[in-house]
Amino acid sequence: MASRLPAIANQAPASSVAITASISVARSASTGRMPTEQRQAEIVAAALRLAAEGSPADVTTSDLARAVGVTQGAVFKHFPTKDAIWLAVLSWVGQHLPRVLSDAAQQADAPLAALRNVFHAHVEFVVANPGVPRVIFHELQQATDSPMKQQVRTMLQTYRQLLLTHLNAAVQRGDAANDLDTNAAATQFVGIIQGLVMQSMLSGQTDMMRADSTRVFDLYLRGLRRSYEP
Amino acid sequence: MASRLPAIANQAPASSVAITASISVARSASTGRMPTEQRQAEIVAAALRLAAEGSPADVTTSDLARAVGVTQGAVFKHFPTKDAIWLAVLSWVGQHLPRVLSDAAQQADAPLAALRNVFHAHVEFVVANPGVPRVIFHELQQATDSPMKQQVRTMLQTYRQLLLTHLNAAVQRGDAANDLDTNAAATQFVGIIQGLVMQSMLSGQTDMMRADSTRVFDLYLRGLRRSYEP
DNA sequence: GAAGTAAGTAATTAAATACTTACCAATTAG
DNA sequence: CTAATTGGTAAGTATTTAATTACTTACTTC
Repeated sequence: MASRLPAIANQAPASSVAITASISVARSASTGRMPTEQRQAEIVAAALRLAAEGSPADVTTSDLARAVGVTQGAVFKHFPTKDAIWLAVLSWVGQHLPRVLSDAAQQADAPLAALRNVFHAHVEFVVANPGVPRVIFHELQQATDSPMKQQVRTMLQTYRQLLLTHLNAAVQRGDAANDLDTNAAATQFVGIIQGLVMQSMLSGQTDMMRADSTRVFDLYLRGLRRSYEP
Repeated sequence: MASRLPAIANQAPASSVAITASISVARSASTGRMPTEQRQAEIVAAALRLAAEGSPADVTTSDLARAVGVTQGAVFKHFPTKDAIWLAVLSWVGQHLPRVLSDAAQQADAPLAALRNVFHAHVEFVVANPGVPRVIFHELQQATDSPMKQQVRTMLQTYRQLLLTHLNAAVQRGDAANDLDTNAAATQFVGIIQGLVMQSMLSGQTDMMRADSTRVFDLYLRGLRRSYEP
C-alpha cells in the first residue's frame, strides 16, 4: 500500500490547503457540519466505497447518508438528485484515471515501455479503487444514453487515443510489426484489462488481478512484435 | 439471420416434438393458457429479450408478464421468486453456450482452427443473444455469492478448460510457441471477448462486434505463434 | 450583534415493486 | 361425466426508496 495512486479514500486535494487554513471548517468538522464541496467529496468517496462492496444499483441514499454520518435528507442539500451523485463519481474517475495513465506513460523511454507502464498503472488504479469498474459496468447497462454513459464513452475514446499514440510510435520505431493493426491492438489492450477485472470480480480477490497482469501483458507484447520474415 | 445458433427468441427445443404432438397444448395456445414448462420457457426468453434492451436490474415482474401476455401475478404460478427466473436464464445459457462452443471446436481439424471457431461462435452467440452478457455482468456485481454467481463461475471454469485443451494441443503440435503461458492465453482469450462485448454495449451496435472480431483474433493468434529463434 | 445563508434534522410523501390471496375457468384424469 | 388440478385474473399488502417539507442550528458578514 505504498502506492502513490489517488485512491479516493485518503483523498487530500490541492484545495485542502485553503480549506484547512480556515479555522471555521476545522471546527465544523467536530460538529459534523461541512461546506458543500467537502461534503460532496465525502459522498462521492462513500459511493465508490459502497460500490466496491456490492452492486452500485443497491446503494441507496440512506446508505450514503449513513456512510458520511448525516441524515438521508441532508444528502439532497449537496446533490439535486441521486443520478447527480453517480455523475460526480464518474467525473472524479474522469479526472484522475487519465492523469494517472498519461503520467505512467511519460515515465517511459520507449513506446512499448510506455504501454507496459499504462497497463500496470491501470491495474493498480483498479486494485486501489475496486468500485470504479463496478460503477462503469453499471452505467454501461443502462439503455438510455445518459450523461454518465456519455462520460464513459468519452473516457474510453481518450484512452484509445493514448494507446494508439504509443502503438503507432512503436510501429514507427520498428519495435512493433509494421503491418500491425493498431486499432485492433488498442481494442485488445482494453479487453485484456476488462477480462482481468471481470475475473477478479468473480473471485472477489482483487489481488489475483495484479498477479496475473504481468503474464498476460507479456503475452500481449508478443502479439505486437515484428513477425519472423525470412 | 441465417444463423443456426440457438437464439432463444425462435427457440424450438427438441422436446417441442413431444409438446406439439399434444393437441391440448395447441388449443391452449389459442386461449392463452399454457403448461408450465412452456410458459417458463417463454418467461426466460422474455427476460433475455428485455435484458438486451435495458439493464436486467430494471426488468420487473410486470414487464415480464406484459411481454408474455399474462398478468403480473401469473408469473408466480411458474416461478417461486424473481431470482428463480434469473437463475433459469443462466441455466439456459449454461446449457446452450457450452454446447455451441464445443460443437464449433469439434468442426476444426487443428487446435488453432478450433480456437478460431470457438471465438467466432461465441461472438455470434452474443450477437444473437445480446441479453446474455448483460445478465452475467449484472450477477457479477452482486456482493453475495448467490447461486447465480456460482453458475457463472462454473461456466467460466468450463470455458477455460475448453480453451486450455486446445491451447495445450497447439503447443504440443508445434503450432504455438513451446514456452507459451497457456493460462495467460486463456485469460486473454476471455478478456478479448469481454472487451468486444463492452465496447459494443457502449456503442449500442452489436454488429460492430462481429466486424472487429476477426481483426482482433488475428492479432491474438500472432501472440501464440512460435517466436523467432535464430 | 443582527440579519442572512448554508447545512443539518425529523417526519412525510408518492411511487415502485415483489409477492399473496381469493376466486374463476379450462384442461385433464378417473 | 365429474372431480381434481392447473393456469389464469383482479385486487390486494408490505416494503423500499428517492425526493420534499417544515423547522432548527451553525457560521459569516456588515
